[in-house]
Amino acid sequence: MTTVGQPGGDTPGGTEQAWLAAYDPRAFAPIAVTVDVVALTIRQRADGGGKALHVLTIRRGGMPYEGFRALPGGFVRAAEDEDLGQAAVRELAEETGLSALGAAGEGGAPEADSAPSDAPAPRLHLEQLGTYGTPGRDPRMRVVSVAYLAFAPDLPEATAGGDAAAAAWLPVDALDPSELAFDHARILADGLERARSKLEYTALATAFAPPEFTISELREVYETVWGEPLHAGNFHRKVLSAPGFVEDTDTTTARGGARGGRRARLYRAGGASLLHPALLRPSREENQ
Amino acid sequence: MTTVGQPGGDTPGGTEQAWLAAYDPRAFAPIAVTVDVVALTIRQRADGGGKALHVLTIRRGGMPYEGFRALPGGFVRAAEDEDLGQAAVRELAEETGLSALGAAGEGGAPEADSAPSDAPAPRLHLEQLGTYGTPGRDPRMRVVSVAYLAFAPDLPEATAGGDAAAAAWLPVDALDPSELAFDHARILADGLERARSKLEYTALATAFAPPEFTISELREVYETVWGEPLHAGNFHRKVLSAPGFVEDTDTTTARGGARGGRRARLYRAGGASLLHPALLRPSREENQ
DNA sequence: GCAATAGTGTCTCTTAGACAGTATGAG
DNA sequence: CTCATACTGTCTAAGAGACACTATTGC
Repeated sequence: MTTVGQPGGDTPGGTEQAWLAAYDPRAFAPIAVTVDVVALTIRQRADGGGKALHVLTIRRGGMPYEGFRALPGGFVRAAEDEDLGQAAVRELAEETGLSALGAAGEGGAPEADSAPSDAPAPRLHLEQLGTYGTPGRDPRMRVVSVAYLAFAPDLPEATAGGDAAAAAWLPVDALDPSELAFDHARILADGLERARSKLEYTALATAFAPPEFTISELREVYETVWGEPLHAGNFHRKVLSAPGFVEDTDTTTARGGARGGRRARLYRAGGASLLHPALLRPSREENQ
Repeated sequence: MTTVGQPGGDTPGGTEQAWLAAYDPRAFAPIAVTVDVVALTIRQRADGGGKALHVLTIRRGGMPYEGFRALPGGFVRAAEDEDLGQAAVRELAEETGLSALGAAGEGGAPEADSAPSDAPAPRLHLEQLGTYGTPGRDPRMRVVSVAYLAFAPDLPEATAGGDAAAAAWLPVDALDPSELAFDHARILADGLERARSKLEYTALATAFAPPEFTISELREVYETVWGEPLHAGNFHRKVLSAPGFVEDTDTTTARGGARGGRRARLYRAGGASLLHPALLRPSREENQ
């Protein structure tokens, strides 16, 4: 500690005062850290209008934004040495009862993808989305919120372990952004864009599908997340041409479509996490 | 506040205790929030070995990790209503004296790209990289660190406004990861991978180049960041075929290469932020 | 002149997308 | 049989990469 003015680093460290403050954050950084989760799944619309991308929301029971919908989330439990990703899993479990899920892809960095190692099909994909800490985003105090993005296959009603009245899956296209508390509309929008983009170059679409699925079901995942129809024949060929995307089970569905049709072959998720070649979205007009 | 058990949301809100705690985080979440910056630039190696990708580091002057190198960073100043991105800019300015830079691309989400609006060439690109909050990453207390990634053109020596002895640009390939404090080796690795990946599908390579540059200089950026040589002819054609990537200035360099050669045409950054088609890295073998 | 650098032409292979055709099963 | 769904063949256009060639300049 000689001529150092602002060594910075992970702590203040510079002046003696700042150094001491580092040992007592209570006197230095009154910032709360929370975790919010954008949990996405594909399920039937409640009004029977076919399948749609749904996001898990809870209804707020207190001020501020009382009565608004919000993303599930809550404080990181620092006293229990809880990791950020663990906190996200816990919040999700409290709202949906989906515990005992092998959360894949958890890591400090948002881009860190899961290496499936040996588990054939991780049941839940979780990745860091981003951190939102604009002053004033919570009217009460300074809150920095680490947002996570979760991809889940169709789950039981979102109330098993949590509060039945508050939690609900809502179709993202029928959700009024102004209905969401805090800056959760922004977080949701970022999560949706990330999800849509990730389907292009990763095999994560399988995380929305049951353990065994047909190519048509996989296509439905893409169509639902991207919100546009895809050419069935070309999609089929492209999926099978990407090595490791899907793996043949040598079985077929028990019967064809409701109104006739051939039995479809069943596949499970393959070992690859990155798609090569990628499945790019159509309709990417001009940029800028 | 009727039957709600775990409304969650952005705050505890559930029980009365938790609700009250939300108003006094000092008693609830003793977590410090810091910002760390992975600042990258391309500059001449000190030993004369050509150009290389450099990262800005400081030398720690206090415990823990005294004498180690670390990424510039420090506490978010909650009392001053400082945004996370502002904190990153401030830390960078304190170490390098590069103030008055139009920081582009700042936002809550890491993927949010800058819309250059009307400024022709933003001088510094800044984006959120990810948040690192594993318990124990700082031996003294619970620290959650929001990491930012900055791309800068070749800057004056990294000491203008800060501490001359502590700050230094180091070539990333000559940096021993175990020389870095905390989990900064991991953060740096994530930042490098993000940078390499972003060159593929965005026009950010121009952020490493001077306001006017030749195609060869742009190619040198790619070669330096990716660490592999590119085919000059094909690169040339691909850059010019991506609309909005570069814009012709109708001028050329004053003279050709040192050992002869044609004068090169000068370009400036175009309006596009996303490249179409993308410039993919070679050597992406098999995945998984 | 020669060597070096900038830039273009052209060929082949792969992929995307359009479209049409075949295979199979439910009613 | 008819229609729906699964799957395959084929053609065209565009991009990637290899390679060769032309253009221009310093020495």
